[in-house]
Formats: sequence, C-alpha cells, structure tokens
Amino acid sequence: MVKGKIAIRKINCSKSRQVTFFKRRTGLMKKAKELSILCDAEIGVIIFSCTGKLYEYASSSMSSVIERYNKMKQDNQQQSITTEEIQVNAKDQVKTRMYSLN
Amino acid sequence: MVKGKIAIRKINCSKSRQVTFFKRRTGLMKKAKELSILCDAEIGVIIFSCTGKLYEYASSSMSSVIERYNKMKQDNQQQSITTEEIQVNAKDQVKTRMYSLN
DNA sequence: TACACTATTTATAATAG
DNA sequence: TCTATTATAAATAGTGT
Repeated sequence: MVKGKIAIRKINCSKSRQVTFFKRRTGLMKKAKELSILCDAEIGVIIFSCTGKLYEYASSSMSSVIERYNKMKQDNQQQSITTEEIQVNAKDQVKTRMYSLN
Repeated sequence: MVKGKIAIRKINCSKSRQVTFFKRRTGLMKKAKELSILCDAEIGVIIFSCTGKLYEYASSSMSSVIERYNKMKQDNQQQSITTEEIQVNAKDQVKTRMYSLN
C-alpha cells in the first residue's frame, strides 16, 4: 500500500506484524467511529489479536450492539437471507457479507 | 477528505449520507478483512444503518466472535480495566477504546 | 520499543449515470 | 439504489531514531 505495496496475507515476521497490527487497528477504529458519526449508524467492532488481546469499539455500547444484533437475527430467522460474495481483489479469498432483507 | 474534506459530523442530506454510508461501509469491511488476514486476528464488525439495516463482517463467524468476547469479559471481571480516551481530532467528540489488561 | 517521517498507495467526496 | 470517474485527502510500509 505504501513504499511498496504489501500482499494481503499473514505477516510472518512477528515484529512487523505487531507494528502493522497497531497501525491498522488504530485506523480501523477511527474509520468505524467516523462512519458511525457521519451516517448515524450504530457500530460495534471486536478485535482479538493473534496473542489473544481484546480491542473493541462501539458507537453506543457493545452490549447494546450485541443485543440488537441477536434480536435482529432472531427476527430474521423466518426470512430468507441474501448472501453476497465479493472479491476484495482477484487473487484473494472471498469476502462474505450478509445483508438482512428488511 | 477528498475534493474538499468533510467535517466528521452527521451528514444531513439523506442522499449524500446514503452514498457515503455505502462507500465507507465497504471500505471499513475491506480494512477489517485485511487486518484479520495480515495480523492473524479474529475480528467481528456489526453495523446498523440509520434505517436499521444490518451489515456484518466476521473473520471467523459472528457467533464465535461474540462468544469469545463474552467469555473474555467474564474472565476479566475481577481484573482492572484501563480506559484510554483519544481524540480523533481536536474538535470532535472523544473516542473511547477499552483495552483489557491481560 | 515505541514514535516520527515520508513516499506512495489507498480511500473517498463530488459528480454523473 | 448502486456503480464509475477523478481529483485530492488520508492511511500506511518501510525506515530512522
């Protein structure tokens, strides 16, 4: 992505991986916060590092996000769910996102 | 941020907000996926749009992420939790992230 | 070991379709 | 409602301290 783009696959060097994890985790949290503010969305992000450490962001509170998520899932059980698969890029694994229909 | 940067506050125009929501949601999901691959992290992202639509990404499965989250929270109940507050930028609201200590 | 720098890639605002 | 284009802002990989 910068000064020589990197391939999206696991970074083997533990040191580099930690540095990248810090930078990108910070960036992801910032983006999540911006999106929640700009678009009035309720957002929860949960990250477990490869060492098992937990990092989280919630625009409201994580428990409220999880509750709402579970409730939505229950309500949608009798409805069909559309699963759309898109490629992040041609070589990479498939990224699956699920959209509820209501 | 581009062709005239925007302030991070709720976009009032519904049409613009929707377009921005689509773009940034896509970007956030991509970043989450990249981070999970690059750094071997388990990540879950839950987004409710302002119209109540649910969008989600999980590197493994959302239920496994939520389970692990709940378990971690239980285990940490007797430990102290550090709350660190950082500014996304000087004018904006405070963004709170919580780090577990173990 | 965590920041600071910066060249470069990536994300995206405005716009049109 | 979503996609495409493009100019520009933001993110970040590699490096230095």
